[in-house]
Amino acid sequence: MVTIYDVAKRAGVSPATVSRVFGGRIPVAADKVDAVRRAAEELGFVPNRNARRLRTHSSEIIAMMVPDIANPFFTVLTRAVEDVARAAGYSVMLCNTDDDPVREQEYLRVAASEPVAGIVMVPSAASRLDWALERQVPVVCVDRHAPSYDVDAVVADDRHASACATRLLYAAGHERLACLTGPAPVETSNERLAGWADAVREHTGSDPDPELIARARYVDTEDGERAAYHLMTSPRPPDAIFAANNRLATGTLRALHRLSLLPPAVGLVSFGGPPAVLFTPPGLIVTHLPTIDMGTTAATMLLERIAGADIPARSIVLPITMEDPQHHATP
Amino acid sequence: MVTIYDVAKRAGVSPATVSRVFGGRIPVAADKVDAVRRAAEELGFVPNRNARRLRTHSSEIIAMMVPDIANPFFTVLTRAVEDVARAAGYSVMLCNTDDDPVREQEYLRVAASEPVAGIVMVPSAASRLDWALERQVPVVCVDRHAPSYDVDAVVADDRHASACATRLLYAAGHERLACLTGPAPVETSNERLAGWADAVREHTGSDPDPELIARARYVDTEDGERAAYHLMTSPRPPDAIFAANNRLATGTLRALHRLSLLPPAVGLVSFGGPPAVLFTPPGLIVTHLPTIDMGTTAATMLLERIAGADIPARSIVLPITMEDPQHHATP
DNA sequence: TTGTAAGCGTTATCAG
DNA sequence: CTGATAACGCTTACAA
Repeated sequence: MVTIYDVAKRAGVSPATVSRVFGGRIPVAADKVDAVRRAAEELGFVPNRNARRLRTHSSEIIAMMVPDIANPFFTVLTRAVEDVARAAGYSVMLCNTDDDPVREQEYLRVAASEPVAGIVMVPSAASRLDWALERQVPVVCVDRHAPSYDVDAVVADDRHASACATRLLYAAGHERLACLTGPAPVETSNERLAGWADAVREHTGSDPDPELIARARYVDTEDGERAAYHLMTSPRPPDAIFAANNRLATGTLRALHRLSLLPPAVGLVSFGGPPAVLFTPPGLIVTHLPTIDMGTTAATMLLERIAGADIPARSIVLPITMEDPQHHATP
Repeated sequence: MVTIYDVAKRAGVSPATVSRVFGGRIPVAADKVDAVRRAAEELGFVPNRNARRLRTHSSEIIAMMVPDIANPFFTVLTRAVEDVARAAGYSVMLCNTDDDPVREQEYLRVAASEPVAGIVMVPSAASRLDWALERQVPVVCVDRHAPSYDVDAVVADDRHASACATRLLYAAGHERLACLTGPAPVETSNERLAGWADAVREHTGSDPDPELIARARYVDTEDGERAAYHLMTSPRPPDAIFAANNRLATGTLRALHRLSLLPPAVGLVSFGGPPAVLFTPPGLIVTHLPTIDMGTTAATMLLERIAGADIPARSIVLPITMEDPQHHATP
């Protein structure tokens, strides 16, 4: 392995000077800079990051902890974080937690032991951040809040947007609205359900009928399809469904297709992106999550923390945009 | 920061003993192991990986270099690699190259400077691996071969499977087959095109009509839709289309839908997974890439190399499975 | 089995 | 501006 000593010898300077040339902070005479660069080039020298990190107690690694990188939402989020990180000279360590607290804890331990410069994480209700926080490792949460920890968070305006989208269903003339949301432990599932319920209460003057609330896994469309089919074949079926993510909406469309009941006969909200279908049924209401924006915002906030920003924890709420196929304008 | 010295003092042993307890290789008396573990627990000690790596010249980081993590195929591949890596105690560093040789080079440099234990990469035609190979960093290529480098590779049987799928189109009675494939610089685009051409030659006895070959970007469905529409509205349109990936197939279905020409009226192969559509049109032929298998195989091969396996470079070709909706059996 | 001590490659300190 | 030199936290001969 080529070290600064080899480069120093070849360039006729001291190792310290080589270090300064690559560090960039301390000024070095131009001719020596040239000599060092040339020598390094000839020898194929690359600074050893481990030695540097050991010495400086710094690191250019950011841990990205997500439930499942195979989920497109987290994938785009990760991509956005990686873009910002790379531009700032950081590398991203990928940590798939599967929403498993044990795995998350293992990764937090790796992060502490690395140690990483900071952590961007999508927490679960059971997340325990103590390990990281005790060690002063900056953490920024995205998409969900970390329960009972006072850390930065970047989330979308789920509840408000859900209520808006639901109102559009009423505006389109639907009266009996169902909500198909995700698992109870996931924050966004509940926020979206709450927003739907807000709009229902606002319109009907009373609490929503519990029979019109269904839950299914966020990840696969089959579970959503089953739940939607069940809703639509119940004794008093809804005339519109609020689907809390686009996979649930895809499943719902499959179920509706089986029943020959596609929109606009039945109202449908696809929350967070269009469903994966051949054509967009008329009347379909789609909201768009600011996924990339969430990722870049979180990464930027983390970089600020890493740079030493000593300010109180912030919670950023990003707006969700909406396509209303009827009015072509969004509230 | 808590070091082995702190733990040693508290446990009443030497730093070396603490190191040995955490290293696990050298035997230590049971009572001292206990004492060390307790002390470490109480102090919240985590071994510093940078110091360890500096000393041992080893690293538990694997670089995963992919064109675009936002592409579901690479996402699943990455997920598979991460699973194998984590099980073996390795972390994954995510490197998005966008198929940009400059970015790739930057990342190779980071990988050398880290230094990482090994690299799993999806190379492009322009990939230059010299940096890594000179430094003896093990590299395994997935999905595509690295041009003119003698390194391990795990690829799918694209050409053969493409020919098989194309034969199914002929078997279904179609006669004039078009091929909608990806960009020319991408190896799989050309392999799939070649397989399609093999089957066409085999059936017609002559080279395929160049007018029946179209290229579109792999990533978005719009480009494929445009190309498919163009093919179908040409003077002598095909009666079947071989779409070289599922996004192209999705775009093709959109185009066919606009023309009211869905399968089985027009034959269609969706290569590498089902298209994202509401229902599966009858007669659609779908092939399935062994994505997860490719990822786990590549990661496993890399771990072998890291462990020191000194064997010639291997090229593993994984089979692609096929659903034939008509025969329900696959060649 | 255990302890001592010498590095691993870099950066920071402190004279010059 | 530059050069010697001492850490950074850990592993590993070598000795005991």
